[in-house]
Amino acid sequence: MSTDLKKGAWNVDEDQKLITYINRYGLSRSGKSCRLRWMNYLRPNVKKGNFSEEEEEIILVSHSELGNRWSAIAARLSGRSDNDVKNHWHSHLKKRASEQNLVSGATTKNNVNSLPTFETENIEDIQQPANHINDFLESHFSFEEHNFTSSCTPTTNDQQSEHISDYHDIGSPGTIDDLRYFWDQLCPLENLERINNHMDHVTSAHSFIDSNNYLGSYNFYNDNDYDSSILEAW
DNA sequence: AACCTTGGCAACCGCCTCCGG
DNA sequence: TCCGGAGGCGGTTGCCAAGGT
Repeated sequence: MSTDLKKGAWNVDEDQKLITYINRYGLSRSGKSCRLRWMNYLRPNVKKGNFSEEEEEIILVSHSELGNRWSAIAARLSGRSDNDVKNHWHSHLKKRASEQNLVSGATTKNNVNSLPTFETENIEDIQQPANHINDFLESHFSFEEHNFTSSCTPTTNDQQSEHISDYHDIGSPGTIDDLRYFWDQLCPLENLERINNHMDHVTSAHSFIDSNNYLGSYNFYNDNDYDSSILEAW
């Protein structure tokens, strides 16, 4: 939708226009229903018809990166709605993706929801292992901290996606051996999930409870491989 | 011809987030 | 700061046409 759409309170003139439209055409639809119809069918430049091979390829690759974030995937296509992409996936591409083994990474690779999670609501229950992690990290890695509420907090899902993608774009300063060592130390701790199938993608960002009981993320680097220019560029 | 199954698409539902008052 | 309404999103359902039995 166009970004220059007016927001805020309605004025009298706009109210009168809306009343006129409703009186004239007798439309008895909810706002949500109207929006859906507009977004999926009536808006300018909406593309209908068969998906091209190129579009399908974009969907397949995007889904392997983003998971079921249909609006983000649709944003990579010109004129396709999220609903169209979603329907096409379920009716055409899902089977093909599974055959090509493109599905599994979707929910664990770039999806922030797949980051290690804690199964408790009591912060004290995980404080001890969190401190252990901090000690371990500080003794073995050079790292800098990023709080989700500052540099790492996206304001929209799309920004979130872009941000996570940025992590991958700058590359992984640590080595696989570093990560393997790290996870070998980490995994005995309960409540933490090992994502060993996607180590190359979890190098830069993981969430932990820091010493101030704050949920943040660390970027950790092996001392020998640490390159300050990467952070400066970031 | 009648019924059943399947696939494709449009729309609805419910949850979450955002924003304005 | 809080609260309510609207928007955004993904999951799910419903409808209909086409094909099979």
